[in-house]
Amino acid sequence: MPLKKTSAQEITLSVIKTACSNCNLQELCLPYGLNETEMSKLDELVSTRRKIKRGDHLYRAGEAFESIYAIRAGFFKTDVLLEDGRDQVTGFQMAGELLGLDGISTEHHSCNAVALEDSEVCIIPFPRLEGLSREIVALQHHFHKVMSREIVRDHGVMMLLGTMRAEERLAAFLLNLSQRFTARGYSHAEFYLRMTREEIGSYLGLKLETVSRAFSRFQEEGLIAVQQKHIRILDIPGLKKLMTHQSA
Amino acid sequence: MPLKKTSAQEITLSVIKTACSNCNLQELCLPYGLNETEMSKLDELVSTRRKIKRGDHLYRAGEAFESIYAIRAGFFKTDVLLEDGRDQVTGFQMAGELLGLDGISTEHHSCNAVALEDSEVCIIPFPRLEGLSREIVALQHHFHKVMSREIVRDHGVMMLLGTMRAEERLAAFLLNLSQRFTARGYSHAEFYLRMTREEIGSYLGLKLETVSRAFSRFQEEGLIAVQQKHIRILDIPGLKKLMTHQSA
DNA sequence: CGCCAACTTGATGGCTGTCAAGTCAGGTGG
DNA sequence: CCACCTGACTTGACAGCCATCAAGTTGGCG
Repeated sequence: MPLKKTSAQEITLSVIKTACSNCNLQELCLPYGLNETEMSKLDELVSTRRKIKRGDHLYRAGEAFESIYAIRAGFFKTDVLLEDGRDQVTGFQMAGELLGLDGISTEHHSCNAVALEDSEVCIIPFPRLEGLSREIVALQHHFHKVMSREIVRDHGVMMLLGTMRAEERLAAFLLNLSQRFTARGYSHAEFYLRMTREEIGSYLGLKLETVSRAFSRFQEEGLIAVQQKHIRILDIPGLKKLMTHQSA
Repeated sequence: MPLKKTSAQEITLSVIKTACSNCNLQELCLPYGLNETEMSKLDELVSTRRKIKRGDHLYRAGEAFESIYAIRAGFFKTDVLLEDGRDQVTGFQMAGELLGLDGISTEHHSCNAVALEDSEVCIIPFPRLEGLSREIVALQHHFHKVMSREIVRDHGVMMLLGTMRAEERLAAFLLNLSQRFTARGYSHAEFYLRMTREEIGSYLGLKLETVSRAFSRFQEEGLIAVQQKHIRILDIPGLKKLMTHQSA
């Protein structure tokens, strides 16, 4: 329901629930940098939501691509399956991040997106997003930046997979998570992992046993405190040092 | 046929040299899918070229981002440098492919682009490209597809680095090169590598000795014929089989 | 002709994969 | 409420792939 926004007091719950203009993830998400008028246009576009239960797919590889998705709440993984049965997690996504950019290329999704906890996404019909970004320069530019950021992120992962050893990879992974949780107002030092050791390993190009051993080692060295999926980071500089430890 | 340049009667050299509308890489490059009117608008935008000598940088990490580049002729690599001195090749680019998309994100380039042979690029000022893609729907959409394709490609490399063994990686690499040469009208079975074993290794997350050994092994098995940088592919199905060989 | 970078090939070692056994935590049903 | 069950995790022993170190070869170029 496209209600007119007036003073703060009169904003109804339904508006709060459906508008980018009232979403606390603005700064992390698509609306970044838009003015009020532009934001209200985006509100019309991003009007539908979808809830995804833990373990369910948001989309699957091969499905026709129609929309991209902004994560409103929750946590996802994306993974790719090779013909020979091998698969790999290509990323973990959290609130404010976009899903589905891979599908633009061929008009079909090239990976699976699975919720790792009960989640909610905003559905952004892609043709309409292209239409609106022809009108709104700031939206167009920001969208391009988001796509580019994804490319840069992937290069970082390639770097990690190509040059780092197991413990360096895990340190980089933990520091990255910590930083992203911080950007969302959560503790930078304490969080629950939403994914299994196997999924972490898949993402980092390691076996789950290696991930487990690295966690144990970090704990022995006083870098972190692990209890199953609960992680407390005790020594960020220590992890950073470990990550950039010359290994020639 | 696309590579055969007729010394056409009326067309002056300067026109041939500066117009997308006369470029034989249209189908691989930015102008894909544009009509004549649109093409001529793009011609105005992409008016300047730049020659890059072998070994020279097209841009460097950290430099301000202003333009993306379409490779008119030649061969490039992009690489990323970590603070601790480690570096990795993130890609090899050939004619018709775009360079510089990584810079949109932060307005600064995040990697180096180096010519591996004497090359020439078309300079595409990014703000003007955004402007034109607000006018030309087909251009906008194709540009989005190109960026998305880059993301999908990177996922493929992550897959390779995360799950494949040395010989599988090299087989995948050769098949990919073969396919891209084919798309450009060159032989799919015979080509010169523009990069060193060390650069191949860096890209594939291997050491140069491992790359060299894998080449030798492929030769022993009759899959390819190697003589330094000259490669002849003798058994494509064999390479494919090797690449997808179940390794659990 | 000689130099040098790129490459090849061999020997050895270490990181991480593999296999295996055991522990822990959460959920279900009696 | 507790026993049980199952998936997730931890830990150990061993092996294999690839990195490392080293020496030699090739080809291009001044």
